[in-house]
Amino acid sequence: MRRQVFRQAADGKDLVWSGRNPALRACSFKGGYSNKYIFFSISDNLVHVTPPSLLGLSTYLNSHSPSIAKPVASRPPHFNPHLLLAHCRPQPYLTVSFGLTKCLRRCLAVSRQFFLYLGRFRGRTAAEGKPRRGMMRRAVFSDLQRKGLERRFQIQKYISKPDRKKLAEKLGLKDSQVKIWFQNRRMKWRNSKERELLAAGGSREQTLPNKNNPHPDLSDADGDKPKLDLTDVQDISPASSPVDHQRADREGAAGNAVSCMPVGYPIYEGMEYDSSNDSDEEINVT
DNA sequence: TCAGTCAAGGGGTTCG
DNA sequence: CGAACCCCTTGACTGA
Repeated sequence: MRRQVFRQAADGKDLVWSGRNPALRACSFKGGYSNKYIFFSISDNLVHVTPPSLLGLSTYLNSHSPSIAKPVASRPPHFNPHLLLAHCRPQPYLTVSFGLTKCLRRCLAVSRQFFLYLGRFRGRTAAEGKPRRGMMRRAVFSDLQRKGLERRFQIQKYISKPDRKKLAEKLGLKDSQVKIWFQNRRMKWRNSKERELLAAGGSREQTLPNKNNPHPDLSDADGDKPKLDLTDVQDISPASSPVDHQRADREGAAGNAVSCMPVGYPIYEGMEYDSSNDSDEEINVT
């Protein structure tokens, strides 16, 4: 469980430092950095990253401040630390000196993705609350999240509850988002399958599970193979039908052969993480 | 600008 | 009764 390092001020908008480091607390900026976290606020959106994995950001936001920021698609500029700082304006209280510590350098090593997150996590503050109908914010999942979801879908058209929870945690999504994604993905898949089956003289019902056929042919045609490169996403458990998935629900996570990466471990291609490099160096803040 | 995509909303149904 | 499903719709976002 991650400790909460920010709290919301009484006005419901501001985010203030509430960490234990008095040196950091005394500063007039709204951010900090330790051997475990880098965090600060940008345009009222709390940014919290557990280096070297950026999954901490969305996990933290979802678990602690779900109303503060939602993913908003945008086209972030190519990563540049100076652009990053420029992006923080008008936030004069936040100035981070780059190129300092091993930990921060490692942060920056993954900052291309980080900046992508910055670009996506703009928008609503807690004060705005739940979006009203007509103001719906549609999340745009990252390529990595889609890869993870898509790869699992190629194996399992129906995901069990424990698997869903694990996948959601690993991808930094909410459990319900994974559930809805699979729901929507099955519809998309069924619609494409329907066209194939109709062309071959079959019917859509062949893709739906029922009492007579609890295991419908869920195999994919060649044209339904994933178009994304999924080689960098791990963790696949055996395929299951809805019947299997309900049994898995009853049996819980035990016996599930999913191999989970440790929380916070990087899953980006080509990235390496050496925990021995962690330190308690303080960020240079002016 | 506009058609297509897709996450999410919501109604209805099934099941344990 | 709650959870999960299917199906249709909505509307934010994207790319041509």
